[in-house]
Amino acid sequence: MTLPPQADSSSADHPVTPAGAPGVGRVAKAIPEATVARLAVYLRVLGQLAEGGAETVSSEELAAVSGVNSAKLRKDLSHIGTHGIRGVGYDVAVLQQELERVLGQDHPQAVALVGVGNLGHALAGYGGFGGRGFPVTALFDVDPDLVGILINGIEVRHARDIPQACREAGVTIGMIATPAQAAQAVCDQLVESGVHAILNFAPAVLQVPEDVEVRKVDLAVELQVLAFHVAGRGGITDHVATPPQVVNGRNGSAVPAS
Amino acid sequence: MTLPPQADSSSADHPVTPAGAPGVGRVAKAIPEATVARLAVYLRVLGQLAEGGAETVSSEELAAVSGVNSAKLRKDLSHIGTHGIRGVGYDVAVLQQELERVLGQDHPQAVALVGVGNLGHALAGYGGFGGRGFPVTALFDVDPDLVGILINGIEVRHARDIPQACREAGVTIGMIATPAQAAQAVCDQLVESGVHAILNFAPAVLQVPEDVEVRKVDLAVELQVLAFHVAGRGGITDHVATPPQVVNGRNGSAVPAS
DNA sequence: AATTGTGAAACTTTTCACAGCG
DNA sequence: CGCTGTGAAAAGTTTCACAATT
Repeated sequence: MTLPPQADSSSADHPVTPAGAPGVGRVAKAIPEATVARLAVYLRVLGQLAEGGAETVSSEELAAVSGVNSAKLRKDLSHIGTHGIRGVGYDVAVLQQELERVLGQDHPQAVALVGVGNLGHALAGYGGFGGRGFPVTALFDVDPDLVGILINGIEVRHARDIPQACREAGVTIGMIATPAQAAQAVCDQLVESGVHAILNFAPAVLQVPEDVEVRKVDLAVELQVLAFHVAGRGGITDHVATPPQVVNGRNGSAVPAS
Repeated sequence: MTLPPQADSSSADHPVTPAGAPGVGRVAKAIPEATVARLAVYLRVLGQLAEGGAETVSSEELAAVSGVNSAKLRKDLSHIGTHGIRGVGYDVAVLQQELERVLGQDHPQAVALVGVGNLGHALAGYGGFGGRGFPVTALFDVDPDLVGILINGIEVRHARDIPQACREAGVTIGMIATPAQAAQAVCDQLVESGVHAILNFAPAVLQVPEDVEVRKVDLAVELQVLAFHVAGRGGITDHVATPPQVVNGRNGSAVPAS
Protein backbone atom coordinates (compact mmCIF):
# COMPACT_ATOMS: atom_id res chain seq x y z
CA MET A 1 0.00 0.00 0.00
CA THR A 2 2.96 2.28 0.14
CA LEU A 3 4.32 1.66 -3.28
CA PRO A 4 4.44 4.70 -5.50
CA PRO A 5 2.33 4.89 -8.62
CA GLN A 6 4.32 4.83 -11.76
CA ALA A 7 4.28 5.76 -15.35
CA ASP A 8 6.45 4.72 -18.17
CA SER A 9 6.64 5.09 -21.85
CA SER A 10 8.32 1.85 -22.65
CA SER A 11 7.65 -0.57 -25.34
CA ALA A 12 4.63 0.09 -27.46
CA ASP A 13 3.36 3.46 -26.48
CA HIS A 14 3.03 6.71 -28.24
CA PRO A 15 3.81 7.13 -31.86
CA VAL A 16 6.97 8.78 -32.64
CA THR A 17 8.04 11.95 -34.31
CA PRO A 18 10.28 11.59 -37.32
CA ALA A 19 14.00 11.92 -37.16
CA GLY A 20 16.16 13.61 -39.72
CA ALA A 21 13.48 15.63 -41.52
CA PRO A 22 15.30 18.79 -42.45
CA GLY A 23 12.71 20.67 -44.51
CA VAL A 24 10.44 23.36 -43.17
CA GLY A 25 6.78 22.56 -43.42
CA ARG A 26 7.43 19.08 -42.07
CA VAL A 27 4.53 17.22 -40.56
CA ALA A 28 5.74 13.88 -41.83
CA LYS A 29 3.86 10.96 -40.40
CA ALA A 30 5.23 9.42 -37.27
CA ILE A 31 7.05 6.13 -37.46
CA PRO A 32 5.17 3.45 -35.52
CA GLU A 33 6.92 2.27 -32.41
CA ALA A 34 6.83 -1.34 -33.53
CA THR A 35 8.50 -0.36 -36.76
CA VAL A 36 11.38 1.42 -35.06
CA ALA A 37 12.47 -1.71 -33.24
CA ARG A 38 12.45 -3.67 -36.46
CA LEU A 39 14.43 -1.03 -38.30
CA ALA A 40 17.22 -1.69 -35.85
CA VAL A 41 17.11 -5.34 -36.74
CA TYR A 42 17.18 -4.64 -40.45
CA LEU A 43 20.18 -2.44 -39.93
CA ARG A 44 22.07 -5.19 -38.19
CA VAL A 45 21.18 -7.70 -40.85
CA LEU A 46 22.23 -5.29 -43.57
CA GLY A 47 25.60 -5.04 -41.90
CA GLN A 48 25.99 -8.78 -42.11
CA LEU A 49 24.90 -8.80 -45.73
CA ALA A 50 27.32 -6.01 -46.58
CA GLU A 51 30.12 -7.96 -44.99
CA GLY A 52 29.13 -10.87 -47.17
CA GLY A 53 29.61 -8.67 -50.18
CA ALA A 54 26.00 -8.12 -51.17
CA GLU A 55 25.35 -4.92 -53.10
CA THR A 56 21.60 -5.15 -53.38
CA VAL A 57 18.96 -7.09 -51.56
CA SER A 58 15.29 -7.70 -52.23
CA SER A 59 12.61 -7.18 -49.64
CA GLU A 60 12.02 -10.89 -49.78
CA GLU A 61 15.60 -11.74 -48.88
CA LEU A 62 16.08 -9.10 -46.25
CA ALA A 63 12.78 -10.01 -44.67
CA ALA A 64 13.61 -13.70 -44.56
CA VAL A 65 16.91 -13.14 -42.83
CA SER A 66 15.35 -10.65 -40.44
CA GLY A 67 12.60 -13.04 -39.50
CA VAL A 68 9.64 -10.99 -40.76
CA ASN A 69 7.53 -11.22 -43.86
CA SER A 70 8.30 -9.11 -46.85
CA ALA A 71 5.13 -7.06 -46.82
CA LYS A 72 5.86 -5.93 -43.32
CA LEU A 73 9.38 -5.07 -44.22
CA ARG A 74 8.31 -3.00 -47.18
CA LYS A 75 5.70 -1.22 -45.11
CA ASP A 76 8.29 -0.53 -42.45
CA LEU A 77 10.71 0.89 -44.96
CA SER A 78 7.99 2.96 -46.55
CA HIS A 79 7.81 4.93 -43.30
CA ILE A 80 11.29 6.25 -43.83
CA GLY A 81 10.64 7.31 -47.41
CA THR A 82 12.71 4.59 -48.85
CA HIS A 83 14.46 4.35 -52.13
CA GLY A 84 14.19 0.82 -53.33
CA ILE A 85 14.44 0.10 -57.02
CA ARG A 86 11.48 -1.72 -58.50
CA GLY A 87 12.39 -4.89 -60.20
CA VAL A 88 15.72 -4.92 -58.38
CA GLY A 89 15.59 -4.37 -54.65
CA TYR A 90 17.45 -2.11 -52.26
CA ASP A 91 20.99 -0.88 -52.46
CA VAL A 92 22.52 -2.30 -49.32
CA ALA A 93 24.87 0.59 -48.62
CA VAL A 94 22.23 3.23 -49.25
CA LEU A 95 19.66 1.54 -47.07
CA GLN A 96 22.19 1.06 -44.33
CA GLN A 97 23.02 4.72 -44.33
CA GLU A 98 19.40 5.71 -44.41
CA LEU A 99 18.60 3.52 -41.43
CA GLU A 100 21.56 4.81 -39.49
CA ARG A 101 20.40 8.32 -40.08
CA VAL A 102 16.83 7.63 -39.04
CA LEU A 103 17.87 5.74 -35.95
CA GLY A 104 20.14 8.56 -34.91
CA GLN A 105 23.16 6.38 -35.17
CA ASP A 106 25.18 8.70 -37.31
CA HIS A 107 26.33 10.36 -34.13
CA PRO A 108 27.30 7.97 -31.37
CA GLN A 109 25.40 8.40 -28.10
CA ALA A 110 27.27 8.47 -24.84
CA VAL A 111 25.84 5.96 -22.40
CA ALA A 112 26.01 5.98 -18.61
CA LEU A 113 25.54 2.83 -16.61
CA VAL A 114 24.42 2.92 -13.00
CA GLY A 115 24.94 -0.20 -10.96
CA VAL A 116 27.98 -2.28 -11.73
CA GLY A 117 27.09 -5.30 -9.64
CA ASN A 118 26.50 -8.64 -11.18
CA LEU A 119 24.64 -7.75 -14.34
CA GLY A 120 25.91 -4.20 -14.57
CA HIS A 121 29.48 -5.37 -14.53
CA ALA A 122 28.76 -7.63 -17.45
CA LEU A 123 27.05 -4.86 -19.35
CA ALA A 124 29.98 -2.55 -18.75
CA GLY A 125 32.41 -5.14 -19.95
CA TYR A 126 30.31 -6.00 -22.94
CA GLY A 127 32.25 -3.69 -25.21
CA GLY A 128 30.60 -2.54 -28.36
CA PHE A 129 27.04 -3.56 -27.63
CA GLY A 130 26.53 -5.67 -30.65
CA GLY A 131 25.78 -2.91 -33.07
CA ARG A 132 28.38 -0.56 -31.68
CA GLY A 133 27.92 3.19 -31.60
CA PHE A 134 27.02 3.21 -27.94
CA PRO A 135 30.18 3.83 -25.95
CA VAL A 136 29.65 3.42 -22.22
CA THR A 137 31.40 6.50 -20.98
CA ALA A 138 30.42 6.66 -17.34
CA LEU A 139 29.93 4.07 -14.62
CA PHE A 140 28.35 4.56 -11.23
CA ASP A 141 27.59 2.61 -8.10
CA VAL A 142 27.22 3.25 -4.40
CA ASP A 143 29.13 0.23 -3.14
CA PRO A 144 32.47 1.40 -1.68
CA ASP A 145 34.05 -1.82 -2.89
CA LEU A 146 33.15 -0.92 -6.44
CA VAL A 147 33.62 2.83 -6.49
CA GLY A 148 37.08 3.53 -7.77
CA ILE A 149 37.72 0.35 -9.67
CA LEU A 150 38.31 0.39 -13.39
CA ILE A 151 36.17 -1.56 -15.84
CA ASN A 152 37.28 -1.48 -19.42
CA GLY A 153 39.44 1.46 -18.49
CA ILE A 154 36.58 3.46 -17.04
CA GLU A 155 36.52 4.38 -13.39
CA VAL A 156 33.43 3.62 -11.38
CA ARG A 157 32.28 6.78 -9.65
CA HIS A 158 29.93 7.25 -6.77
CA ALA A 159 26.30 7.60 -7.76
CA ARG A 160 26.12 10.98 -6.14
CA ASP A 161 28.26 12.31 -8.96
CA ILE A 162 25.74 11.32 -11.60
CA PRO A 163 24.47 14.77 -12.53
CA GLN A 164 27.85 16.37 -12.79
CA ALA A 165 29.60 13.50 -14.52
CA CYS A 166 26.79 12.90 -16.99
CA ARG A 167 26.70 16.50 -18.05
CA GLU A 168 30.44 16.59 -18.45
CA ALA A 169 30.45 13.47 -20.56
CA GLY A 170 27.44 14.53 -22.61
CA VAL A 171 25.54 11.41 -21.72
CA THR A 172 22.27 11.00 -23.61
CA ILE A 173 21.27 7.48 -22.64
CA GLY A 174 21.23 6.00 -19.16
CA MET A 175 21.15 2.34 -18.21
CA ILE A 176 19.95 1.31 -14.78
CA ALA A 177 21.17 -2.02 -13.44
CA THR A 178 20.67 -1.46 -9.74
CA PRO A 179 18.44 -3.33 -7.35
CA ALA A 180 14.78 -2.42 -7.69
CA GLN A 181 14.57 -0.24 -4.65
CA ALA A 182 17.32 2.07 -5.85
CA ALA A 183 16.05 2.39 -9.39
CA GLN A 184 13.67 5.31 -9.01
CA ALA A 185 16.18 7.50 -7.21
CA VAL A 186 18.81 6.74 -9.81
CA CYS A 187 16.33 7.45 -12.55
CA ASP A 188 15.50 10.80 -11.03
CA GLN A 189 19.16 11.70 -10.98
CA LEU A 190 19.62 10.71 -14.58
CA VAL A 191 16.65 12.81 -15.60
CA GLU A 192 18.04 15.68 -13.62
CA SER A 193 21.24 15.26 -15.60
CA GLY A 194 19.38 15.89 -18.81
CA VAL A 195 19.13 12.28 -19.90
CA HIS A 196 16.01 11.67 -22.00
CA ALA A 197 16.36 7.98 -22.69
CA ILE A 198 16.70 5.21 -20.14
CA LEU A 199 17.14 1.49 -20.42
CA ASN A 200 15.96 -0.08 -17.21
CA PHE A 201 17.10 -3.52 -16.07
CA ALA A 202 15.78 -3.18 -12.55
CA PRO A 203 12.51 -4.92 -11.75
CA ALA A 204 10.67 -1.72 -11.05
CA VAL A 205 8.38 0.55 -13.01
CA LEU A 206 9.95 3.95 -13.32
CA GLN A 207 8.14 7.20 -13.09
CA VAL A 208 9.47 9.82 -15.48
CA PRO A 209 8.44 13.10 -17.08
CA GLU A 210 6.79 12.56 -20.39
CA ASP A 211 9.66 13.74 -22.48
CA VAL A 212 11.79 10.90 -21.17
CA GLU A 213 11.66 7.57 -22.94
CA VAL A 214 12.05 4.46 -20.83
CA ARG A 215 12.50 0.96 -22.13
CA LYS A 216 12.86 -1.96 -19.86
CA VAL A 217 14.50 -5.31 -20.06
CA ASP A 218 12.88 -7.61 -17.61
CA LEU A 219 14.37 -11.04 -17.39
CA ALA A 220 11.96 -12.42 -14.85
CA VAL A 221 9.01 -11.39 -16.96
CA GLU A 222 10.55 -12.96 -20.04
CA LEU A 223 11.00 -16.21 -18.20
CA GLN A 224 7.49 -16.11 -16.85
CA VAL A 225 6.05 -15.59 -20.29
CA LEU A 226 8.02 -18.59 -21.45
CA ALA A 227 6.89 -20.58 -18.44
CA PHE A 228 3.34 -19.75 -19.40
CA HIS A 229 3.88 -21.25 -22.79
CA VAL A 230 5.52 -24.32 -21.36
CA ALA A 231 2.67 -24.79 -18.94
CA GLY A 232 0.10 -24.26 -21.64
CA ARG A 233 1.62 -26.94 -23.75
CA GLY A 234 2.65 -29.12 -20.85
CA GLY A 235 0.30 -32.03 -21.21
CA ILE A 236 -0.31 -31.51 -24.88
CA THR A 237 3.15 -31.94 -26.32
CA ASP A 238 2.49 -35.33 -27.76
CA HIS A 239 2.32 -34.20 -31.34
CA VAL A 240 5.25 -33.93 -33.73
CA ALA A 241 7.86 -35.07 -31.26
CA THR A 242 11.10 -33.40 -32.17
CA PRO A 243 12.36 -34.40 -35.56
CA PRO A 244 15.85 -33.24 -36.39
CA GLN A 245 14.21 -30.82 -38.75
CA VAL A 246 16.38 -27.86 -39.38
CA VAL A 247 14.60 -26.11 -42.10
CA ASN A 248 17.36 -24.27 -43.79
CA GLY A 249 20.17 -26.14 -45.44
CA ARG A 250 23.35 -24.46 -44.37
CA ASN A 251 23.93 -24.30 -40.75
CA GLY A 252 26.70 -25.86 -38.72
CA SER A 253 29.32 -23.46 -37.39
CA ALA A 254 31.68 -24.01 -34.59
CA VAL A 255 30.51 -22.75 -31.28
CA PRO A 256 32.58 -20.13 -29.60
CA ALA A 257 31.07 -18.90 -26.44
CA SER A 258 32.89 -16.21 -24.64
CA MET B 1 23.96 -13.51 -49.48
CA THR B 2 24.77 -16.54 -47.43
CA LEU B 3 22.83 -15.76 -44.35
CA PRO B 4 20.11 -18.26 -43.56
CA PRO B 5 16.51 -17.17 -43.60
CA GLN B 6 14.95 -17.10 -40.22
CA ALA B 7 11.69 -17.16 -38.46
CA ASP B 8 11.00 -16.01 -35.00
CA SER B 9 8.11 -16.20 -32.71
CA SER B 10 9.37 -13.63 -30.30
CA SER B 11 7.53 -10.71 -29.01
CA ALA B 12 3.99 -10.41 -30.19
CA ASP B 13 3.09 -13.36 -32.25
CA HIS B 14 0.48 -16.00 -32.02
CA PRO B 15 -2.28 -15.94 -29.51
CA VAL B 16 -1.90 -18.31 -26.73
CA THR B 17 -3.72 -21.30 -25.48
CA PRO B 18 -4.92 -21.17 -21.91
CA ALA B 19 -2.86 -22.58 -19.12
CA GLY B 20 -4.23 -24.47 -16.19
CA ALA B 21 -7.55 -25.31 -17.85
CA PRO B 22 -8.12 -28.80 -16.51
CA GLY B 23 -11.57 -29.37 -17.95
CA VAL B 24 -12.24 -31.35 -21.03
CA GLY B 25 -13.81 -29.02 -23.53
CA ARG B 26 -10.54 -27.15 -24.26
CA VAL B 27 -10.76 -24.22 -26.62
CA ALA B 28 -11.26 -21.66 -23.85
CA LYS B 29 -10.43 -18.23 -25.20
CA ALA B 30 -6.76 -17.59 -25.66
CA ILE B 31 -4.99 -15.06 -23.51
CA PRO B 32 -3.48 -12.30 -25.65
CA GLU B 33 0.28 -12.33 -25.78
CA ALA B 34 0.49 -8.74 -24.61
CA THR B 35 -1.61 -9.60 -21.62
CA VAL B 36 0.59 -12.49 -20.53
CA ALA B 37 3.60 -10.22 -20.13
CA ARG B 38 1.61 -7.82 -18.01
CA LEU B 39 0.24 -10.58 -15.82
CA ALA B 40 3.80 -11.31 -14.81
CA VAL B 41 4.20 -7.72 -13.78
CA TYR B 42 1.01 -7.71 -11.77
CA LEU B 43 2.19 -10.81 -10.00
CA ARG B 44 5.41 -9.17 -8.93
CA VAL B 45 3.65 -6.05 -7.78
CA LEU B 46 1.17 -8.13 -5.82
CA GLY B 47 4.08 -9.73 -4.05
CA GLN B 48 5.32 -6.33 -3.00
CA LEU B 49 1.87 -5.30 -1.88
CA ALA B 50 1.45 -8.50 0.09
CA GLU B 51 4.75 -7.87 1.81
CA GLY B 52 3.47 -4.45 2.70
CA GLY B 53 0.54 -6.09 4.41
CA ALA B 54 -2.22 -5.28 1.93
CA GLU B 55 -5.14 -7.69 1.92
CA THR B 56 -7.13 -6.23 -0.90
CA VAL B 57 -6.30 -3.92 -3.73
CA SER B 58 -8.43 -2.05 -6.24
CA SER B 59 -7.81 -2.16 -9.96
CA GLU B 60 -6.97 1.52 -9.75
CA GLU B 61 -4.24 0.97 -7.18
CA LEU B 62 -2.75 -2.12 -8.69
CA ALA B 63 -2.77 -0.52 -12.11
CA ALA B 64 -1.05 2.62 -10.87
CA VAL B 65 1.75 0.73 -9.22
CA SER B 66 2.12 -1.53 -12.24
CA GLY B 67 2.31 1.39 -14.60
CA VAL B 68 -0.80 0.67 -16.63
CA ASN B 69 -4.27 2.13 -16.63
CA SER B 70 -7.03 0.48 -14.69
CA ALA B 71 -9.21 -0.43 -17.65
CA LYS B 72 -6.39 -2.35 -19.19
CA LEU B 73 -5.68 -4.12 -15.95
CA ARG B 74 -9.30 -5.16 -15.52
CA LYS B 75 -9.46 -6.35 -19.08
CA ASP B 76 -6.27 -8.31 -18.58
CA LEU B 77 -7.60 -9.96 -15.45
CA SER B 78 -10.88 -10.72 -17.13
CA HIS B 79 -8.99 -13.09 -19.40
CA ILE B 80 -8.15 -15.32 -16.49
CA GLY B 81 -11.69 -15.40 -15.19
CA THR B 82 -10.97 -13.28 -12.23
CA HIS B 83 -12.80 -12.98 -8.98
CA GLY B 84 -12.67 -9.40 -7.90
CA ILE B 85 -15.28 -8.14 -5.51
CA ARG B 86 -17.33 -5.25 -6.79
CA GLY B 87 -17.21 -2.26 -4.57
CA VAL B 88 -14.09 -3.60 -2.90
CA GLY B 89 -11.32 -4.79 -5.20
CA TYR B 90 -9.27 -7.93 -5.40
CA ASP B 91 -8.08 -10.17 -2.63
CA VAL B 92 -4.32 -9.93 -2.89
CA ALA B 93 -3.56 -13.49 -1.87
CA VAL B 94 -6.22 -15.00 -4.10
CA LEU B 95 -5.15 -13.01 -7.12
CA GLN B 96 -1.54 -13.88 -6.51
CA GLN B 97 -2.31 -17.55 -6.45
CA GLU B 98 -4.47 -17.30 -9.51
CA LEU B 99 -1.73 -15.56 -11.46
CA GLU B 100 0.87 -18.05 -10.36
CA ARG B 101 -1.30 -20.84 -11.57
CA VAL B 102 -2.00 -19.25 -14.92
CA LEU B 103 1.63 -18.39 -15.49
CA GLY B 104 2.67 -21.91 -14.72
CA GLN B 105 4.69 -20.79 -11.77
CA ASP B 106 3.28 -23.27 -9.35
CA HIS B 107 5.89 -25.73 -10.55
CA PRO B 108 9.38 -24.31 -10.96
CA GLN B 109 10.94 -24.65 -14.41
CA ALA B 110 14.50 -25.86 -14.79
CA VAL B 111 16.54 -23.49 -16.89
CA ALA B 112 19.67 -24.20 -18.92
CA LEU B 113 22.05 -21.45 -19.89
CA VAL B 114 24.36 -21.81 -22.87
CA GLY B 115 27.27 -19.41 -23.08
CA VAL B 116 28.85 -18.30 -19.85
CA GLY B 117 31.05 -15.60 -21.27
CA ASN B 118 30.62 -12.02 -20.25
CA LEU B 119 26.86 -11.69 -20.14
CA GLY B 120 26.13 -15.34 -19.56
CA HIS B 121 28.35 -15.42 -16.53
CA ALA B 122 26.38 -12.60 -15.01
CA LEU B 123 23.11 -14.33 -15.76
CA ALA B 124 24.35 -17.54 -14.21
CA GLY B 125 25.61 -15.75 -11.16
CA TYR B 126 22.35 -14.03 -10.62
CA GLY B 127 20.63 -16.60 -8.46
CA GLY B 128 16.90 -16.43 -8.26
CA PHE B 129 15.99 -14.32 -11.26
CA GLY B 130 13.90 -11.71 -9.60
CA GLY B 131 10.68 -13.58 -9.26
CA ARG B 132 12.42 -16.80 -8.38
CA GLY B 133 11.06 -20.12 -9.48
CA PHE B 134 13.55 -20.39 -12.31
CA PRO B 135 16.55 -22.30 -11.02
CA VAL B 136 19.42 -22.38 -13.49
CA THR B 137 20.32 -26.02 -13.34
CA ALA B 138 22.69 -26.47 -16.23
CA LEU B 139 25.46 -24.38 -17.73
CA PHE B 140 27.26 -24.90 -21.02
CA ASP B 141 30.03 -23.40 -23.06
CA VAL B 142 32.64 -24.52 -25.55
CA ASP B 143 35.54 -22.49 -24.23
CA PRO B 144 38.02 -24.90 -22.59
CA ASP B 145 38.85 -22.21 -20.07
CA LEU B 146 35.26 -22.15 -18.93
CA VAL B 147 34.25 -25.77 -19.19
CA GLY B 148 34.72 -27.33 -15.79
CA ILE B 149 34.55 -24.23 -13.65
CA LEU B 150 31.83 -23.82 -11.07
CA ILE B 151 29.43 -20.91 -11.06
CA ASN B 152 27.09 -20.74 -8.13
CA GLY B 153 27.96 -24.34 -7.43
CA ILE B 154 27.06 -25.52 -10.90
CA GLU B 155 29.67 -26.96 -13.19
CA VAL B 156 29.97 -25.62 -16.69
CA ARG B 157 29.76 -28.48 -19.14
CA HIS B 158 30.74 -28.67 -22.75
CA ALA B 159 28.04 -27.65 -25.17
CA ARG B 160 28.18 -31.02 -26.82
CA ASP B 161 26.53 -32.46 -23.72
CA ILE B 162 23.47 -30.28 -24.06
CA PRO B 163 20.98 -32.91 -25.15
CA GLN B 164 21.94 -35.46 -22.57
CA ALA B 165 22.35 -33.05 -19.68
CA CYS B 166 19.15 -31.17 -20.44
CA ARG B 167 17.11 -34.31 -20.52
CA GLU B 168 18.64 -35.53 -17.30
CA ALA B 169 17.93 -32.28 -15.55
CA GLY B 170 14.44 -31.94 -16.99
CA VAL B 171 15.20 -28.57 -18.48
CA THR B 172 12.17 -26.83 -19.94
CA ILE B 173 13.56 -23.39 -20.69
CA GLY B 174 16.82 -22.59 -22.45
CA MET B 175 18.72 -19.32 -22.41
CA ILE B 176 21.22 -18.55 -25.14
CA ALA B 177 23.97 -16.07 -24.35
CA THR B 178 26.50 -17.06 -26.98
CA PRO B 179 27.90 -14.97 -29.81
CA ALA B 180 25.50 -14.57 -32.70
CA GLN B 181 27.14 -17.05 -35.01
CA ALA B 182 26.81 -19.87 -32.51
CA ALA B 183 23.23 -19.18 -31.55
CA GLN B 184 21.42 -21.20 -34.20
CA ALA B 185 23.44 -24.34 -33.60
CA VAL B 186 22.90 -24.07 -29.88
CA CYS B 187 19.23 -23.46 -30.42
CA ASP B 188 18.97 -26.59 -32.55
CA GLN B 189 20.57 -28.60 -29.80
CA LEU B 190 18.21 -27.23 -27.19
CA VAL B 191 15.25 -28.04 -29.36
CA GLU B 192 16.62 -31.49 -29.88
CA SER B 193 16.76 -31.81 -26.11
CA GLY B 194 13.05 -31.26 -25.88
CA VAL B 195 13.19 -27.63 -24.81
CA HIS B 196 10.14 -25.73 -26.02
CA ALA B 197 10.92 -22.27 -24.69
CA ILE B 198 14.02 -20.24 -25.39
CA LEU B 199 15.21 -16.86 -24.24
CA ASN B 200 17.72 -15.56 -26.74
CA PHE B 201 20.28 -12.90 -25.86
CA ALA B 202 22.36 -13.37 -28.97
CA PRO B 203 21.87 -10.78 -31.70
CA ALA B 204 20.52 -13.31 -34.17
CA VAL B 205 17.09 -14.36 -35.31
CA LEU B 206 16.53 -18.00 -34.48
CA GLN B 207 14.77 -20.49 -36.64
CA VAL B 208 12.69 -22.97 -34.68
CA PRO B 209 9.85 -25.45 -35.18
CA GLU B 210 6.54 -23.86 -34.51
CA ASP B 211 5.91 -25.52 -31.21
CA VAL B 212 8.93 -23.77 -29.74
CA GLU B 213 8.50 -20.33 -28.26
CA VAL B 214 11.39 -17.93 -28.61
CA ARG B 215 11.69 -14.57 -26.96
CA LYS B 216 14.65 -12.36 -27.52
CA VAL B 217 16.39 -9.74 -25.51
CA ASP B 218 18.43 -7.58 -27.78
CA LEU B 219 20.38 -4.90 -26.03
CA ALA B 220 21.66 -3.27 -29.17
CA VAL B 221 18.13 -2.93 -30.50
CA GLU B 222 16.95 -1.42 -27.23
CA LEU B 223 19.68 1.16 -27.35
CA GLN B 224 18.97 1.96 -30.95
CA VAL B 225 15.32 2.54 -30.25
CA LEU B 226 16.32 4.90 -27.50
CA ALA B 227 18.80 6.63 -29.78
CA PHE B 228 15.99 7.13 -32.22
CA HIS B 229 13.99 8.92 -29.61
CA VAL B 230 16.91 11.05 -28.55
CA ALA B 231 17.57 12.03 -32.14
CA GLY B 232 13.93 12.66 -32.92
CA ARG B 233 12.91 14.61 -29.91
CA GLY B 234 15.41 17.40 -30.16
CA GLY B 235 13.16 20.14 -31.50
CA ILE B 236 9.77 18.51 -31.51
CA THR B 237 8.52 18.01 -27.99
CA ASP B 238 4.96 18.82 -28.94
CA HIS B 239 3.29 16.79 -26.26
CA VAL B 240 -0.37 16.88 -25.43
CA ALA B 241 -0.46 18.46 -22.03
CA THR B 242 0.13 16.44 -18.91
CA PRO B 243 -2.77 14.26 -17.92
CA PRO B 244 -3.44 14.49 -14.20
CA GLN B 245 -2.99 10.78 -14.09
CA VAL B 246 -0.68 7.97 -14.57
CA VAL B 247 -0.33 7.33 -18.22
CA ASN B 248 0.42 3.71 -18.75
CA GLY B 249 3.25 1.44 -19.62
CA ARG B 250 4.62 -1.72 -18.37
CA ASN B 251 7.37 -2.93 -16.28
CA GLY B 252 8.99 -6.04 -15.25
CA SER B 253 11.46 -7.64 -13.10
CA ALA B 254 14.99 -8.11 -14.07
CA VAL B 255 18.28 -8.46 -12.47
CA PRO B 256 19.70 -6.69 -9.48
CA ALA B 257 23.15 -5.39 -9.59
CA SER B 258 25.24 -5.20 -6.52
C1' DA C 1 9.94 -10.04 -65.51
C1' DA C 2 10.75 -8.89 -61.14
C1' DT C 3 10.01 -6.23 -57.30
C1' DT C 4 8.62 -2.08 -54.91
C1' DG C 5 5.18 0.87 -52.61
C1' DT C 6 0.60 1.19 -50.90
C1' DG C 7 -4.44 1.35 -50.36
C1' DA C 8 -7.72 -1.44 -48.20
C1' DA C 9 -8.98 -5.45 -45.34
C1' DA C 10 -8.13 -8.18 -41.33
C1' DC C 11 -6.67 -8.60 -37.03
C1' DT C 12 -4.94 -7.20 -32.37
C1' DT C 13 -4.73 -4.20 -28.52
C1' DT C 14 -6.19 -0.26 -25.98
C1' DT C 15 -9.47 2.85 -24.27
C1' DC C 16 -14.04 4.36 -23.17
C1' DA C 17 -18.05 4.35 -20.61
C1' DC C 18 -21.51 2.30 -18.10
C1' DA C 19 -24.59 -1.45 -16.49
C1' DG C 20 -24.72 -4.27 -12.68
C1' DC C 21 -23.17 -6.17 -8.43
C1' DG C 22 -21.75 -6.25 -3.55
C1' DC D 1 -21.83 4.29 -3.23
C1' DG D 2 -17.66 2.31 -5.22
C1' DC D 3 -15.71 -0.82 -8.06
C1' DT D 4 -15.64 -4.68 -11.22
C1' DG D 5 -16.48 -6.73 -15.63
C1' DT D 6 -17.46 -5.97 -20.38
C1' DG D 7 -19.54 -4.60 -24.77
C1' DA D 8 -18.49 -1.36 -28.17
C1' DA D 9 -15.53 2.21 -30.22
C1' DA D 10 -10.96 3.66 -31.29
C1' DA D 11 -6.28 3.11 -32.26
C1' DG D 12 -2.51 0.51 -33.80
C1' DT D 13 -0.41 -3.26 -36.47
C1' DT D 14 -0.17 -6.86 -39.86
C1' DT D 15 -1.39 -8.98 -44.03
C1' DC D 16 -3.21 -9.02 -48.65
C1' DA D 17 -3.04 -8.16 -53.28
C1' DC D 18 -2.04 -5.43 -57.14
C1' DA D 19 -0.99 -1.35 -59.89
C1' DA D 20 3.20 1.14 -60.82
C1' DT D 21 7.94 1.19 -62.08
C1' DT D 22 12.38 -0.04 -63.51
